[in-house]
Amino acid sequence: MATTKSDLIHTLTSRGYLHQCTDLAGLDEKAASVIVTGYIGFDATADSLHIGHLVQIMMLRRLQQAGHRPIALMGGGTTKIGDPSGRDETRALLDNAAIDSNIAKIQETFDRFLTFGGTGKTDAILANNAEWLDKLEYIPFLRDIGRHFTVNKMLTMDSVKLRLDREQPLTFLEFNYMILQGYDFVELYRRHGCTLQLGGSDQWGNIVQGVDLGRRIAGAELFGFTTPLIMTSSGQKMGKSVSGAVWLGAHRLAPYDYYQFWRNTEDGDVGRFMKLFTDLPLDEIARYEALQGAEINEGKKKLAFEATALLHGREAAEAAAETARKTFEEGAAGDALPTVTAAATTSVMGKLNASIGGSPLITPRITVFLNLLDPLIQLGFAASKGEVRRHIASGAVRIENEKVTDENYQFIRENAMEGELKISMGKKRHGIIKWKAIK
RNA sequence: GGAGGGGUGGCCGAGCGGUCAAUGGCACCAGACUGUAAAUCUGGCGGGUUCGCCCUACGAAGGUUCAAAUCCUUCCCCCUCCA
Repeated sequence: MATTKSDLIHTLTSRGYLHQCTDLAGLDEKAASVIVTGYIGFDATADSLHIGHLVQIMMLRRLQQAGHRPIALMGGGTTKIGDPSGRDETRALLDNAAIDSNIAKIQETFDRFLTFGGTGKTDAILANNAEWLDKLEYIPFLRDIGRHFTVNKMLTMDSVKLRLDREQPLTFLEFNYMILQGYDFVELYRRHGCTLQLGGSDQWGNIVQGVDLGRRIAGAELFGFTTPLIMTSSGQKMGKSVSGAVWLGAHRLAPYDYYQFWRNTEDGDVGRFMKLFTDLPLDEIARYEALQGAEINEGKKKLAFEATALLHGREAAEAAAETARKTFEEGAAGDALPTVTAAATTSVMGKLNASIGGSPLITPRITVFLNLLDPLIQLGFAASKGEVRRHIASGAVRIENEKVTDENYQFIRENAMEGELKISMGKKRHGIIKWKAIK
């Protein structure tokens, strides 16, 4: 649309969140005049959300920033059933306690992006569909809700059609997902006056079903809005850091690693990601987008800092940025690097002394690893000793920036007595070994 | 219920008695080049190792054989067609 009436739609469209909307002009109109309550559903299968959820979380944030009310809906009910899509085996179903504890953890992430509170008109709400799904009775549900869905239409939904076309099995359980999700929307409309459902592009079919259902059984005018699937400019799905999956929970991924994930953004993605994942104003983003060649790294630092500050706070972001600067620009070691602490007993010292030809170089009770293999594994840089050996052979492992060529490298007094050593594997992964004496 | 096809490493997919820890592709990791980017090229990619080997693995359990992912038996699961 050429012009927008509401801040909400203006922001969402200008920052790149719009993929499809059931009635953009109508939603714009509404958002310009009243407080809109909108929701997004999240699974509760893990105790942390990940980078793939971030666009959705940011949309809830935009909603609130524009003076509306966001609802984060946890799928406490649907998680109990277990989403069978893309699974070969039935996975162990989570019990209530596990789901509740996951939800509690996940809420910590929402707290970073949204303002809860419960009293203000735009305070965010954390809802849980277990509240109503658990109580459903099959026959009444079929009569009240099921009759509004035709199998004919359900069969045309992409999620269903793709599976059928690929001759993949689709269980009746999965087939019911869109109905449950549609019902969630209606329930949120009834409870909280929620009239907008946001989601990823893969949710479009389910969202539209909810909009239809709301009109039929509640006479409500509901809106659906989806985001594009966020890919990197080289066509990859985003979501990998050197430490693995990009979790949002600090207990799963350290702020430093989160910062590094953003720091390694591809050139072509900096501006787009700034719009989506930071609060930086568009004109400032435009200045970063104009940078050429290696200068774009300034943009990446800004992006990494802002994104990390949103999730983990400015202090953690500053620490991460400083550690990254020390590590990559000075070749030193920053405080936020992952650390292993090792302890050695006198018997280990004896073994060590023997292994280096009996020279008693080590004072008792200094703490040592006998080799380099274990600390690298403990830091999560490698999964097995064999992998570390291969990496040493290929020259990827360094201690204090000195390449290690001997896979049987032994720590001895000269290189251990500092108490702290920087060890690196590859160019991206750096960590610290600390020695600690024990009795 | 009947007939056929199939279950192989993170995924796809070869192999169909020994030379198979298992071709190839994707993904992933590392090296080179760079800008902590992309692309490209090179190497690696079950675990342990005293580097001799030793474990574990081709849906599950038994069996045949000097030797099985490969043959036989039973079981489990998936797909297609027919009823």
